Amino acid sequence: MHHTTVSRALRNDPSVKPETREIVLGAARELDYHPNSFAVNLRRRRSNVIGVIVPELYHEFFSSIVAEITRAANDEGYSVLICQSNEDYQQEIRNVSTLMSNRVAGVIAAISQHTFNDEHFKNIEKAEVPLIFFDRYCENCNASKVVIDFYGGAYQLVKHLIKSGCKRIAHIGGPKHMPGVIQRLEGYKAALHDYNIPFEDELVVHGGFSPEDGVMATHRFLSLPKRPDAIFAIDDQVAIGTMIRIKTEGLKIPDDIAVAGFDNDKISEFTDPALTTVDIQRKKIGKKAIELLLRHLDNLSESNAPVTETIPTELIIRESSQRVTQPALAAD
Amino acid sequence: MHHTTVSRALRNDPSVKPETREIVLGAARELDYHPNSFAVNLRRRRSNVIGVIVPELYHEFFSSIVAEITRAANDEGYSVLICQSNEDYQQEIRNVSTLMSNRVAGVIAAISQHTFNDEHFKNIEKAEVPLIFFDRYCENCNASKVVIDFYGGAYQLVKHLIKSGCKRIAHIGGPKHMPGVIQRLEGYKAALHDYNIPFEDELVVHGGFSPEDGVMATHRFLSLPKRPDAIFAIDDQVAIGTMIRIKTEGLKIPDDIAVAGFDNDKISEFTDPALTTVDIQRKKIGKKAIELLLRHLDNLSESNAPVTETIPTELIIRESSQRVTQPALAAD
DNA sequence: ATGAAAGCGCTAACAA
DNA sequence: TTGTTAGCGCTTTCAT
Repeated sequence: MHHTTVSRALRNDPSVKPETREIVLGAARELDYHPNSFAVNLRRRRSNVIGVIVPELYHEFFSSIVAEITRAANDEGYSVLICQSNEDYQQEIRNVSTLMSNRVAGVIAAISQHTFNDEHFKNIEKAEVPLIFFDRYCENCNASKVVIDFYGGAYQLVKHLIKSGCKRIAHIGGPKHMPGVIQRLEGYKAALHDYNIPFEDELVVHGGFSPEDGVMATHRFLSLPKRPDAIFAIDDQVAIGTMIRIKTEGLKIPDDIAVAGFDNDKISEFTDPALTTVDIQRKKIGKKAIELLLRHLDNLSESNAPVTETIPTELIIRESSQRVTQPALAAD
Repeated sequence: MHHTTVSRALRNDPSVKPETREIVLGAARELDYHPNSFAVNLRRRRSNVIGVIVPELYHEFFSSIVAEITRAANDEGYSVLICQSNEDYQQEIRNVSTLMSNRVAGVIAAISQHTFNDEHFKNIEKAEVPLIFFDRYCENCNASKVVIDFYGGAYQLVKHLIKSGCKRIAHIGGPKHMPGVIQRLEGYKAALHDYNIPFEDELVVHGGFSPEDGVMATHRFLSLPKRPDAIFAIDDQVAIGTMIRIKTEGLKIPDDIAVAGFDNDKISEFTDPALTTVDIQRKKIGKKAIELLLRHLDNLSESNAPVTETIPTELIIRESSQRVTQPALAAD
């Protein structure tokens, strides 16, 4: 039998006689034969590998999204090549280079905190490799992206705190220039404004994304002449630090100070008290990113106008914001 | 210029005149040229991609090890193709097939909970692709592995609890058949034995790896006629569930019941009280796995006798096991 | 120090 | 339905 026939049989080419195909498939199974993907890809000028670049896999945020991307990609017959930038611009450039060298079929990326230059991502587009961003994207790229409704989530959260009777709501922000951080701050400000609570500079502190940042920021808030009665942290990890610091002070959560986070980290359900937070549907993000990428991959000819998918967030109310003594609720 | 010369220049072949090389490298940079890896790999009969199979990326245990594997692999010029088995045997078989199809240079794997058949891993060995296991390995494979000293960690932890004055130490185990679970149980038993504390069946309950499992198991312990004065959970997530349940009961940690976990999950430092646990040096595991794999990759000719590297564990004592009223310490 | 030739294992176009 | 031919873009060997 000619190797062409074998090749056809393995790809389920309908022109192969069923009988012949059975023989081939049987033999292939027997020998645990796998077509040489190098040759296949060389010939077909494309691979079934998708490149993913994330800042890190340490936080549940990224690892769970990567988990979902991988799962969804596998379901569609793609494999995932993973790169971490470690929040480093130079490393991210190397990551892109690695993916281009590996001739990936497409790229899904969340850029590092310290990336302010788009050159490397532009190169991906120049090579006509489809590119999808999620969460953190570069402004000047002509790429589709999946973004999170941080603004809406923060707005709903702060509104909830206000309705629970909080009057001095502090906010622990993240790195100042990050869009998601800015959007949360904007949502916070908008809610305050809509409910006639003046915004106060001293009630906003910026830091990173770890519990230590929460401890430090909270320390500052507690030493204010007029301390806040609620603290909205940029994420659940930071909120955990906040709770630690409040407890050290001997204050009660939520009655002395209410606490809320963001992300719906799996731990948030099990803190003491359970943490009010905002769910960001990480699975949906991963799934959507793959969906957008596949759309680009499938119709390479079609108009590939970049789209922006916004994933809604959902307020999760738990004990850390539910006061025993609630004031009469204001009209909505 | 002949393409052969270009190829040589790009690979820093010393036979190329420095002057020529500069011209080539300059042009390559200019054009953002990347050699076609399909052709390179086809010709060289090997790739620079390492396949990794993990049960999931959801727990910090796996995601942080994958993070480290990826980092170490990148440092050595390799990329990482990631697969999740989702703790499913059939999926794991598909994962292996995917990696073989992609002609990865080597495989690093932690097998699923439900894998009791080695066939697919045997196929990797048959194809002469180096295979390294970490944490969870298949018994019958002739592969090197990186294992964790669960036994020693559990022993030290239980010894610490005993020295802290605990006399009825309960253990929440994981899935019964998993080696790491068994080893922790053995370490627990050995410590009890060495300090003349009788082992009691009713003080051991098996479950999964989530906080819910901790809540359930603890519930059982608390309804015992003679409740335990310490609970050693299979991991930190389970320990968090344990703490929740103990608090619900109105009992104090550690004075009424001491609690300890395993893994040194990043959250363990920030629970209330901070959780005593055992660190398992996840970074070292990832680094060692890559190191072993590269050793196989580099001397394909040499004797590849499989080795087993045991990564030591380290007791991390925090508040959840430090009683206010400590008894006089027994001699060591 | 460079060029020429062969071939890695496939797939696509065409022929039979 | 199957076979033949050519060539994907490199690297290696040998020749110059």
